[in-house]
Amino acid sequence: MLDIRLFREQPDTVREGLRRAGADPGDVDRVRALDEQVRSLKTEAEAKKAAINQANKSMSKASPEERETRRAELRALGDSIAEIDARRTDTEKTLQTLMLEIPNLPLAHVPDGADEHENVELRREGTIRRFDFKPRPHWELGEALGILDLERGVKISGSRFYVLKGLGAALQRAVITWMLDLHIEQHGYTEVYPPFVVKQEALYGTGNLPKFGDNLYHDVEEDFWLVPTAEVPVTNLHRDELLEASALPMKYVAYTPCFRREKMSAGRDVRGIKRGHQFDKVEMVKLVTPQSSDAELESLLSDAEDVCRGLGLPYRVLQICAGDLSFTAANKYDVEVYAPASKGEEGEEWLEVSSCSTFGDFQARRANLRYRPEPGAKPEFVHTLNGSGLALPRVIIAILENYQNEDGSITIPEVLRPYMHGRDRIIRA
RNA sequence: GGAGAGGUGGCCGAGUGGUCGAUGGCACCUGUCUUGAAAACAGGACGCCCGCAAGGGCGCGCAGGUUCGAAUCCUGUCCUCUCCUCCA
Repeated sequence: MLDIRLFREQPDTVREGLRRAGADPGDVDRVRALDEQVRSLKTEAEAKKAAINQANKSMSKASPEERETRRAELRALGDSIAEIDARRTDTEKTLQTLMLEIPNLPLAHVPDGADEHENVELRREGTIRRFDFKPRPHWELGEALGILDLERGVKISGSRFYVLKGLGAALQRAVITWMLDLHIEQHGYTEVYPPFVVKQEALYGTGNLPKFGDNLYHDVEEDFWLVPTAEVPVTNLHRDELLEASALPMKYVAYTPCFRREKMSAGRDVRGIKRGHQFDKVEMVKLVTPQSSDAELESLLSDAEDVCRGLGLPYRVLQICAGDLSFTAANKYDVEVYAPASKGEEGEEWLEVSSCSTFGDFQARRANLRYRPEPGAKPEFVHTLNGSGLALPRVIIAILENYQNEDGSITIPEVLRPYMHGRDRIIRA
């Protein structure tokens, strides 16, 4: 959520930001009008409350007869306050609903652009392998090796579900553990094992609700929601807390499965394991001071890149343009790995394996995540950031396709071998 | 699932209808003392909203209700703890 003060004090800045983000700048005037109403109703009611409080003080010392005579008068005053408050509450609700659906503003240095076509490629790293045979897509490799079973996934759970078997399952587990260890030992993150279902407050905190509920799985009976990403439970760890400055930055890393309905993506990426309703991800989350958040985003990105480097996967980094930023992000980089065959006959593809974002105080305001800059100082909102490090299925795709051999076997990247009992290849069982 | 107890400020914990935003402790800030620190002593300091300020309003899990007046009484709800039951 944006700071209402920005709407009051710098409406043009907000309008411009919303326009760049592809949102409706007209909301600025709607917000301002509602805010005006709320404040004037509040002032009106508060003047009356001050009067009634004053009167009530003398009532406690008044004689019974005096109380009796003043009772009706005070009650009338009370009733008129209640009426004003009711109107204010209504208006506030409307304002709140509107505010919750207004996206974050892009940081000033985020480039203009309407959609993903205008994202800016910042760099490429790693060498793209030249094959002396035609590389095969991961679903062919996986099925042939007996490590991926798409059909049976569909049988037991429906479309967009799959089964990893044998060394396929082991490979994914190895990647998860290696990535966690890398972030814990090399990058200074603290591992967290969070719940995989959350209450709706948590989803409001991170900005998934109220706007994006239709991408979430929801158990109505218990009002439980399956997490779409570890970002949700981990960012909410300190919701409604007032942190000491010395506790910042907080850096967490968590492995969780992620559950998404993907209603909006029907028909996209239907082959293989690129886009499923359930996928695994290692996620990094940071809570930092406002002063450090730009630098923390850079180091977050570098932590994600280290995973690609370690695995020997060619990758590129994109600066996301203002119009392609997600609802909550103020700035965002995507990391995409190269996969030579994941488009099937169409060939190669860059697969998004990480989004590294800063949210400024947008999530912190929703989640009431504050810190005290100095002992005795006023509390302020922290800044939150997160980035995938990385998303599993696409890493698996990239490993299978980039490390495939002509005979259909897969060479296991060196860093993973200690996590797979020293094995260096996946061959048909 | 059954029975009971409880949710109060950054943390702990008093407070059962009016002078209570709330006693006390810890932590925090300032000062005295000290070479410095600690200790001791004195003072300060809750959060949010409106306001240039003076000042005002709101906040005792949450939502309603009773009352001139609610942390305190009533209803609902969520959560925590203890015991029982069950279980990996």
